[in-house]
Amino acid sequence: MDSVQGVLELLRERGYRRTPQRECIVEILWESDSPLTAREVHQRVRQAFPHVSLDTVYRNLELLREAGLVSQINLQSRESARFELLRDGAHHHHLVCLACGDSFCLPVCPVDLEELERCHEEDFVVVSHAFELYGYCKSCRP
Amino acid sequence: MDSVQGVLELLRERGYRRTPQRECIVEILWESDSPLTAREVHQRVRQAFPHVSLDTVYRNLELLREAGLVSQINLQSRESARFELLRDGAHHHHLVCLACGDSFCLPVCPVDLEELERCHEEDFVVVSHAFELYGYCKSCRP
DNA sequence: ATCGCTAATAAGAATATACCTATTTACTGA
DNA sequence: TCAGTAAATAGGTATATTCTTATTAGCGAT
Repeated sequence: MDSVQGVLELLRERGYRRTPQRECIVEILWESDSPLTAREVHQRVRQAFPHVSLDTVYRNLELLREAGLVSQINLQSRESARFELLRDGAHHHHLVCLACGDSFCLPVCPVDLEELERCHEEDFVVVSHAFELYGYCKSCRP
Repeated sequence: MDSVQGVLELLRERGYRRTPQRECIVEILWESDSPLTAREVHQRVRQAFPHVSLDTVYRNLELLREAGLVSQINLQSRESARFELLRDGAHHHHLVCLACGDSFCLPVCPVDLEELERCHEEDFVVVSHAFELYGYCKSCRP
């Protein structure tokens, strides 16, 4: 996971195929220095693949999320989610500003293994989780 | 918050008006023994208010969530969220089954005040948060 | 009770996301 | 290299959610 090729390699090991559109989507995420919405990703992919469908973008973003390579940031506005590549593989979460929609990395993850184990005991297998803090950033404070 | 009237009273104290549609939505949530989707709420409200709009339902559910009276459970399927009234006011989160969409209450909340204080220091005012664990329940385990 | 202000609503449009199906294409093994 | 197979895609469609605007109605003050 040290490069775009590394990401595609990881996907291939998990049985996913290497398609030009998928490679393009990963490159776009890799080169972006901020989380992107699905629409933003789609617009950029279209520069190389004018006929790429929105479904392809959504499908690949979900695939990358499920593979643990992409973090999905749930906003609470019309553009309801942003996606970012976990370049260093470091799992983390975000602060989301309800006014401007900007997101800020949160270095902590609230989930500990004890909780997960307890869930297993209670007959529920946990495979992923979501966590966001909502509020107002310095610029938008009311 | 010991009855539907109590919920409406709390809302009034916060400056929200008491409308028949809003009262109906709160009653529906109050009487349901499981979390409902916005569409399910809408269908039930229509029995009393045939011309109620979906927007009214969404607006009131968001209002109740922001007031801390309703918990929103983010699913990861087409019906992307369910809502439940916090009858006893106990803040909590959920396990969500990715197969059947059922949700199970989680008695813990991962957010502690220390974290929130730290965010304040870093110029971000936190007003709410979201947390869900995703996986597979006993019946749906793959 | 009535007036005035503002929140709340209905209706419809706009947008985000997920689903469906036929077709294409990446990969596997002969 | 080539054929078979299953995954991936494009395009269209369906649904969920949010926004816009004009109208209605709750509630405080008179």
